Amino acid sequence: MTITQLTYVLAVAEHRNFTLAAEKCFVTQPTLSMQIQKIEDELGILIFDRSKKPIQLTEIGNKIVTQAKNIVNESIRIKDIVDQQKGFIGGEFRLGIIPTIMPTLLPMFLNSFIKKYPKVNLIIEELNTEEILTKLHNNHLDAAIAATPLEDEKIKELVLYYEPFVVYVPEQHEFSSQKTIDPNQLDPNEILLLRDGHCFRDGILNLCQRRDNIHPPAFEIASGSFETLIKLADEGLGITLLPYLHTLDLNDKNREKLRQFRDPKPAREVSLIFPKSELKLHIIEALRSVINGVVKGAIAFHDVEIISPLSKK
Amino acid sequence: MTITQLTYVLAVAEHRNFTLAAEKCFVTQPTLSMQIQKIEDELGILIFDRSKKPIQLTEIGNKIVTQAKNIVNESIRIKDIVDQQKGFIGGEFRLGIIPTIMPTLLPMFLNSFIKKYPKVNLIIEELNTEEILTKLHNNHLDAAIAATPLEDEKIKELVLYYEPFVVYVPEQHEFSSQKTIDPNQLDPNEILLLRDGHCFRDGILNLCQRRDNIHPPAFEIASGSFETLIKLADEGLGITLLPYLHTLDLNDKNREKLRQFRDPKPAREVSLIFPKSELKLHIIEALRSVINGVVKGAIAFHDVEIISPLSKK
DNA sequence: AGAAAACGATAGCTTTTATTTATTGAAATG
DNA sequence: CATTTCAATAAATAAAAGCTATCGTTTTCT
Repeated sequence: MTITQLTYVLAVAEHRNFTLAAEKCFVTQPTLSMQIQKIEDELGILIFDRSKKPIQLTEIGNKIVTQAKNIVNESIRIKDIVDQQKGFIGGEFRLGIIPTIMPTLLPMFLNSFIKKYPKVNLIIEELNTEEILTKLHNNHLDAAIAATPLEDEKIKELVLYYEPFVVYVPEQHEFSSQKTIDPNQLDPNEILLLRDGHCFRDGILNLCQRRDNIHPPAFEIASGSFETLIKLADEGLGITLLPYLHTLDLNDKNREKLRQFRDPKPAREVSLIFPKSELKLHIIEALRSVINGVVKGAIAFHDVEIISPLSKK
Repeated sequence: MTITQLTYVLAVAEHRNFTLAAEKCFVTQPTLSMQIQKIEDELGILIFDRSKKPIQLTEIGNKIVTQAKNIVNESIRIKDIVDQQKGFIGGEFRLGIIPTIMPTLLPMFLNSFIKKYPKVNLIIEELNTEEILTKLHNNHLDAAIAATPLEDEKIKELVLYYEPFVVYVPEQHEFSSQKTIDPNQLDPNEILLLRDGHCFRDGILNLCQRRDNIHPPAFEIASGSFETLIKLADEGLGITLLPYLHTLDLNDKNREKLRQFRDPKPAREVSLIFPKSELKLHIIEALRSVINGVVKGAIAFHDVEIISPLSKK
């Protein structure tokens, strides 16, 4: 039994297809087939049920895959241990970021980071929270930036900052005359929301549903971008909530329409998250320190109330 | 990097000698040397400091060895998972037993066990508690039978039975007239003890030291066997304490000299212990069930007070 | 139903890697 | 200073992992 064989097993388990798995492993299909057969022979069992299409794991195959993941991950970690000892910060690093954080945070730290750590090959992907968790679990991401807490057993969270919600109120709206707004004043039926799948949307729903047990509004205009929501609000279709960093980009006219919540402001907690296995911890630590550096000046709210990003269905 | 290379690294780390390590791995010394060099090259570091005699681990080498142990253990475990799935109970199984349990318990279960599980190749070693813990930690034992609780983070304990201490009182002694004895009556200075290193000795010292802060007696006659202690007691040199199972072997005349403690009797807790990694759990479970079967009739004390086997130095 | 495509297994061959025996060289021992 | 110990090196061999080409099913698409 070799580590190579185990990685082949994992590839087939993932793609349910020998040919595709072979490609991903950069070997030919016969090579992979034979190595899989070999480990099956050695163990005296079948890992895959080839009679089904697509290929299925056998019962014992499932257990072996779980264990194989362990072994392969731990062996990758040896290289990380060496890198860390050498003080080497480099190599491929795959980072996921949720859409509502991506456009504001990424430009703030990306430049500093790649300058400071030129040997790290950052691969950034915009993904929603659900996709991020899946990809962290199966090791397709090394870390991610998302709203927390996520209550996931296998994920570690390193809080980066707290980002308050800010209300965007068009001129004609009743709130326009208020300096600050109490979350309890919010009417969920008039809030313009991002489309389903965004945790920022879920956060706002959580914030509203606290008031009493109101269900999500009957009619919805849901968009994928805050820009759209702002324009819709300007058209008198309701109000909307923005994460603080987004408000920094507004033009002066629109900025006048912003209203802060009264303290403690509802806010989302934004964290760097990664599997507890802590692979590439040194790069994660580097990322955290760079982000903390650029963010410290821009965003330093403390008297906040953290709103869960999880949908409470 | 291969699992084989990692096992070679572990062998050298353990024996601090390439030639010996090669032997233990059943390969020649050049083979092992070259594979070690290969993994060192691949990682770009030195695992061993060959300038020192005997060979030393480098700082990074130490970390790699820790991680390598993980990987090698987890990979051994794949075979165990398969065995367990197949319901196969067999293969090599190394069991340690402490000296004060060995002669009484082993004959009770060994026959049943090897009949019931003929495919298990039991390798039994008499070792004291300290040696057992070391060997469990570095995987030279699969499990052991010892007095517990041991308060060891990495060891799991499965209680087999509670074995009361019984007092052996020669005829001329004052206790001879009593039916039961209170532990507080014991005078540590007149108790004949096993020689240092036995946890049964430590248990008795713990029992006595509870009374008040008496230190171990100034003079000592310490033997390695209960038979000696009994004869010394008969010579009027003091009294001694025996574990219950040992009293079953006494002849009728000696048996009359036994006195039970009053309830709750002080007792030692005897457990099957093994690393939390739970390698070969199926065999451990088989052992437990066989031992429980034979012991249930012979020894069923419940109203006991467990005395720690650990020396409180 | 029949042709085409998809997909894994097999065969034969090549390359790479692991291991062996024999030898060397350096350090420790006596 | 000779001897022993012990790891490294060299050269040869055995084992394995890999490749190309092909076959045999099964699925999919006319």
